[in-house]
Amino acid sequence: MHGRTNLTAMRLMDACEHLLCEAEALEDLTARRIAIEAHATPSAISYHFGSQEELVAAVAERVYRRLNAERLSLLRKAVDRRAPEPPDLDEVIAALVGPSIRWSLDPTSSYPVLSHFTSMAKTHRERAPHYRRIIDNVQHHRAFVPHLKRIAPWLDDVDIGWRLNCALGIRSQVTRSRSRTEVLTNYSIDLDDPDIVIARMVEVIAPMFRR
Amino acid sequence: MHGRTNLTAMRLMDACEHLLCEAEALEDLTARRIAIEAHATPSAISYHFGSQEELVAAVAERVYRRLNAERLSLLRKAVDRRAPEPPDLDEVIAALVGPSIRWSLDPTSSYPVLSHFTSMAKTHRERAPHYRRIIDNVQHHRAFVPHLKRIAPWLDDVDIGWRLNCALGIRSQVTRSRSRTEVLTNYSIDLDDPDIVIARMVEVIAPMFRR
DNA sequence: GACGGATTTCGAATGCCGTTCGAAACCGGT
DNA sequence: ACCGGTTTCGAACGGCATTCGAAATCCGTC
Repeated sequence: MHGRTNLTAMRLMDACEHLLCEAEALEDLTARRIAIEAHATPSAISYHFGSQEELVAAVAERVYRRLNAERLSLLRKAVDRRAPEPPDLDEVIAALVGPSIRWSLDPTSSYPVLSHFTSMAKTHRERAPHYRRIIDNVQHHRAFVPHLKRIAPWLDDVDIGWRLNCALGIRSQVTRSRSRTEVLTNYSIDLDDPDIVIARMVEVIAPMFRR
Repeated sequence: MHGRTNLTAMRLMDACEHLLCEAEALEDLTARRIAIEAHATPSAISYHFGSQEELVAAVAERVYRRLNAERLSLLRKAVDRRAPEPPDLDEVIAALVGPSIRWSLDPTSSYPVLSHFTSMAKTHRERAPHYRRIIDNVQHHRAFVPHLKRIAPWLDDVDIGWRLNCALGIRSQVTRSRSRTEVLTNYSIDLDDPDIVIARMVEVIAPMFRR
């Protein structure tokens, strides 16, 4: 009964993820192509997931979980290194934005799934529950708040949340609007080197948390 | 011969702009609907613009021109007010991000056209020339560089461009990922008041340009 | 080992979509 | 009134996601 623990449901998710990674644009992803790659038929998508949208959402959620696990692992590492003192600000920021940057530059990662997913959410009605559930899930971002508060105790929760949100915006701009970033920086920054990009981002975000 | 100065070409652009503003999602925009609203037929779109994509691009370009004119006018005002001294940093930042913020909050503005356009560019192959022409056009952003350089002479052009790009990322996050911004700030900031939002953004962006 | 109900797969059909194309209509100058 | 160029139209095309009833498969029970 519409189970997604089914074998072909799994194969559909894998095929969808793979196709999204290869796809240059979202329009390259069609139910027929997914079906072929999964050795199934298009109707299997509707049967197991309800719609193609929901399949993509399920795949995106899976990828998000991997990315967030990496983020939180880096955060924990940063905290443990200095405990019981507050963690190093630069390291916390790198934990927040680093995984996204690295994934977006790693051709073997599933990062394209996430960017295609957000653009799909905008193309279709964003309010749909299976979108909101994923987009509004900011647990993994909230985890950064208490530690940033220890670093900048003069900021309240709203200030911290606002700055966190701004940092994520900078991250998105760099990972998703690459050509604009290139032009504005005169092609003088090596945007393929994650360490350089992360250092540049820290350089800009850290001052938000200083007096 | 495929002219876009034609009367029905104009009516198609107006219809497309209007529909994009009303549209909750990009999928609500169809060639047939545009045609009906413009008292024409779908084939008129192909005839005058080549494709629906190119019609949307033409409309977006028109809206961008209006937005950028407003930006540059504010910049000029900021420069003139202090000349020959360097302009006020906060005022320059407000000129950069203010119009986007105000438009995005003004229900009578055509801001939805721009967000729908960028999401369309992501859905289809972004490299297409009629996208790149608009997306990579950063003339109006470059105009900010020399004035920011006078304010922060210790930064070189690349540093300034990078910070400009980051500021635009923050702007996009606030205007386009509203629900995330709401959640992260605990619904404690009145995101409907442009002055409050702009002040919050200045508060975060200005430190990037200070020592 | 065969049966029978639930689950899964399949393939044809449906109704949208953007676009194409040839014919009709329209236009301004002769 | 005619005519060449321009514009409009409507029917058709291929592709899309999805629906649905029929086939097939699976599995606990007899």
